[in-house]
Amino acid sequence: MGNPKQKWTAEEEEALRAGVAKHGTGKWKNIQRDPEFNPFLFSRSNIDLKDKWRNMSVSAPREKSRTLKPKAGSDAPAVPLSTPQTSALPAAVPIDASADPITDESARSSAPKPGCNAKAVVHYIMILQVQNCFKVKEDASLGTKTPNPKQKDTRPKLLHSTNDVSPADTVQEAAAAAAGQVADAENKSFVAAEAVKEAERVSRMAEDTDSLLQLAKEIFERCSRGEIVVVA
Amino acid sequence: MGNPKQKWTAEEEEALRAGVAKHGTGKWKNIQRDPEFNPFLFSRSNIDLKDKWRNMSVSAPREKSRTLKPKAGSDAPAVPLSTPQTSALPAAVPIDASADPITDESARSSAPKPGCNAKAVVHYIMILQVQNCFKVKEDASLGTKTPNPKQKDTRPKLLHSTNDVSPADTVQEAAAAAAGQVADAENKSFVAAEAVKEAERVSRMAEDTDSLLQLAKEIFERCSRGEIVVVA
DNA sequence: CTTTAGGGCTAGGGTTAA
DNA sequence: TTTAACCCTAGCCCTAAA
Repeated sequence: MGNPKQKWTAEEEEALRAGVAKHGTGKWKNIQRDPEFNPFLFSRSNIDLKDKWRNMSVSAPREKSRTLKPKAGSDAPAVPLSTPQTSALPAAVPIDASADPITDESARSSAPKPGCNAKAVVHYIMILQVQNCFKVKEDASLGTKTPNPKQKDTRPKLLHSTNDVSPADTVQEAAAAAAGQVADAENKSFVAAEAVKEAERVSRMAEDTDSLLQLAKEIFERCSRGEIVVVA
Repeated sequence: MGNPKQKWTAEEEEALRAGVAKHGTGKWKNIQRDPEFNPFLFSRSNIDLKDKWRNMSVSAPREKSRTLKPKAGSDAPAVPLSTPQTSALPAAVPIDASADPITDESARSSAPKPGCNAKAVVHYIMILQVQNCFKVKEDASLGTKTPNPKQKDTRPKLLHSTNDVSPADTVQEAAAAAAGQVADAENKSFVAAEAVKEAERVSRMAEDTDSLLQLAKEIFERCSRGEIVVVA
């Protein structure tokens, strides 16, 4: 086109690196606007920064860091080079809490045909999860500043309707009511996520059922991104 | 970011189109709440609907100057049929020719007993939502697999019925009933994970994905007998 | 309080120039 | 052919305004 393709200079690259160190990846506009870096990056758009970082990153294989918000402390995820200044970084505890392995065996007894039934159960889990997937506005409570000690319950309307007919007007609300009947939904959401993860693995083995895999993935992604998946 | 973007499925888009045809543009929350569309849009917020409509509307005016990959067999432009809301547009878009209703008991509409009917509706919802999540590969791929003689093509699409007894109120009842059926799943939450692991053994039975419906039905029947299958 | 309209931003795929 | 720079757009977020 009419664009000579402006190659990146070393100064620009360094400014980008420093900007990422300060603001974190994904904050391209902030980096570009930052008076500290703008003198070097004024001729680049935020998109350019993003693209450049992508190009720089392909030549720097690094351990994939956890999904981490910018956070007050800087991070050093997949920084291509240099970036001397790094911080300790408290490493926000990933929800990786190792759930106690199931030691219970009582449940197995009721299954006449373990195999088939189990498979059916997998499907059923997924179906239920899809039915009861709620979006939660949990948002970035990890925000840059003012750490909020009091964690608000982000779960929407857990109406403890008990016995009465659900007053819900929509399927969602009805499902929410259903969720309310199960105690400690959050813990269960974790269990569900694990189950789906496992199901994904299982499905992968059965190469044929890629549709199932698709579903499992989708559900799992939703879990991963903060949506609480409740199954009642 | 921790947000894997959730791409819109064809079913969701169609539901949105139908919703706009029914409620008009700008009534995003109404569309989302409408029991007719909620089964397809439950995972989308009203904001999402608005944004999606914006995206859909922007790719209407003209042929792409760029090389546009035409979807084989795709008929209509990816455009909402009528942008203006005022157009009456009585009959929502017919998306599917064979509107084969579910072959099982879900068709029974006359049952005044909330429980039974609700269960049927639950089943119906399950199927619908599973279909939705499966991102049905557009008919084309349907015939590839050996058809099960005992199995009809149960793929329902968006039901624009309006006249049929179905979703409106009974959906809520169905959800409530579903909640009741799994009320005390409390202790069974671990069973899920265990069952999934168990499923690994049978994963090699590369079953036809179409059998999902059968499995769903099986589970449904089990629930009907009072068995609590799973919950996580 | 909830909801909508609109602008802004990013991620990822795609395209072009070298 | 490969690669860096650039383009396009879906999806999502933020804010003001009703």
